[in-house]
Amino acid sequence: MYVTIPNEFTVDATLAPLACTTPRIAETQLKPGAYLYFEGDRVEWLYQVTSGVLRLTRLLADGRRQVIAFGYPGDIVGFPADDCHHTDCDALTNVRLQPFRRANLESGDVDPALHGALLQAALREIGAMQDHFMMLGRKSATEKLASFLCVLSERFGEDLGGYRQVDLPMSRSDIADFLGLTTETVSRTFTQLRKSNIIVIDNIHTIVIQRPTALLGLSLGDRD
Amino acid sequence: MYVTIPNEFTVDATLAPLACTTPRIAETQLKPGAYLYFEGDRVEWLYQVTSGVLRLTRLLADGRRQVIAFGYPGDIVGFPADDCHHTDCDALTNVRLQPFRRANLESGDVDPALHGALLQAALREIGAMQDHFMMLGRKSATEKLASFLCVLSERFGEDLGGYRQVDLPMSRSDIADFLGLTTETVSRTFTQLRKSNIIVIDNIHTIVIQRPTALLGLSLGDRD
DNA sequence: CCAGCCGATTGACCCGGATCAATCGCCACA
DNA sequence: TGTGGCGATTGATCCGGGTCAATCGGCTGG
Repeated sequence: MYVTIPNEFTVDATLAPLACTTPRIAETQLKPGAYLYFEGDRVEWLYQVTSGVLRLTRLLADGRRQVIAFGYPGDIVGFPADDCHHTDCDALTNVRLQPFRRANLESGDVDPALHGALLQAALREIGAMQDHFMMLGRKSATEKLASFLCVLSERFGEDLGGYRQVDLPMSRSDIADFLGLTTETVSRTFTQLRKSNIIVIDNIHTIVIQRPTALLGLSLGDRD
Repeated sequence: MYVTIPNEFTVDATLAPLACTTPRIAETQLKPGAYLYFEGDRVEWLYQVTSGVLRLTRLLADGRRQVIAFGYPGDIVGFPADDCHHTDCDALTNVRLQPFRRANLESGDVDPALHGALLQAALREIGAMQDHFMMLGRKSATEKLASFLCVLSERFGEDLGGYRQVDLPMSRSDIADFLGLTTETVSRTFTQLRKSNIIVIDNIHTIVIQRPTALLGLSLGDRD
């Protein structure tokens, strides 16, 4: 899950279970905090998230961290580069995963439909990451957080009598490390959105978007 | 071409012409400033850069720009997402390109070797972009520019009696938009590296790295 | 050879977000 | 029911890098 200008194309495409003629391997389960793989592990499997949320991170020697992506239902995680995982991956919530053999990505011999679906997922990933570059490189703190909330709302928000309720299973520092900010800045920006009556912070892990248009405006760089 | 912690894995793999049993299509040529494709164009071809340097950019409505990547010899550009190009792409120098039909990425029926090579290139792209996130989100101006110069030196620098000479075909503002900085900051950081006797600025488009170890240290976040 | 132009450099100043530090608030556990 | 711990919030201050503005300098066209 990458954040970008909210975009109708990226929404539905990833949600469906992958087409698949080979028998499915049994789902894997993960408890909160459990790791799916570590940076440097050899890639044997790819996974489609069935339910729950994953966190993909990279660490610098001095401890600085970047959250590369969140893995939401429908997302595929575990694409190999040079045979290895390039991020750590752990669970933020209870997570159910549909595993696919890596071979299905690398060759269409066994299951052409699955091969195609995995490939398309990889290509969408590239496109989404390009958008995220713009976010990290060129957007202000407010724009970043507004974009983040817009995308979450669009993809996974629940309707609540006209307003959208959005669940935030990750911590403030996860959000910060995803957006290239500090926890303090994320917290202050939440407060600022709340004081502008754009969102209500129901509890730490749940917000309600009261003025979606205003939020969308902020995500696109309108002056507050 | 993405910038990251200089990394032996990413170096050689991309340089070789792709394995290919189908007859090659004639090379395309591009003059400086000429566009290869625009954002939104349908993807019909992928291209491997044979010589010269490409620039991939994305634009925000208000004019903010992000240089997504530079396309150096060996790099593959033009991966589709949802059928469309997600960046503009133009030439910084004279460029020669080897085109491949998009179908070769999407199916291995015609040429399995080429299919595999394009797929591996796409996966390497994902890995490299993940590294670049760390750069955009978490590194200082000095670290960013030092990393950039290290990678260019490693991949395309020429030996010059012990020192490495690096060609910079792009403008300062291209570098800035790639690293998420302003031209002024890029310029100042160059000056600072020059005054520390780490690099010599031979001319605007050519630098010589005099103290590669110091530069590497800066790229990794050592205190200056 | 000169004038104009545009990208690069440099300087002065400012500001957004980082840093450092002090609560707050919620939950787990005794 | 109290207590310790940890993530979140808030406040005060600082600073890296942005912004605005003034040259500089190399290239181009007359």
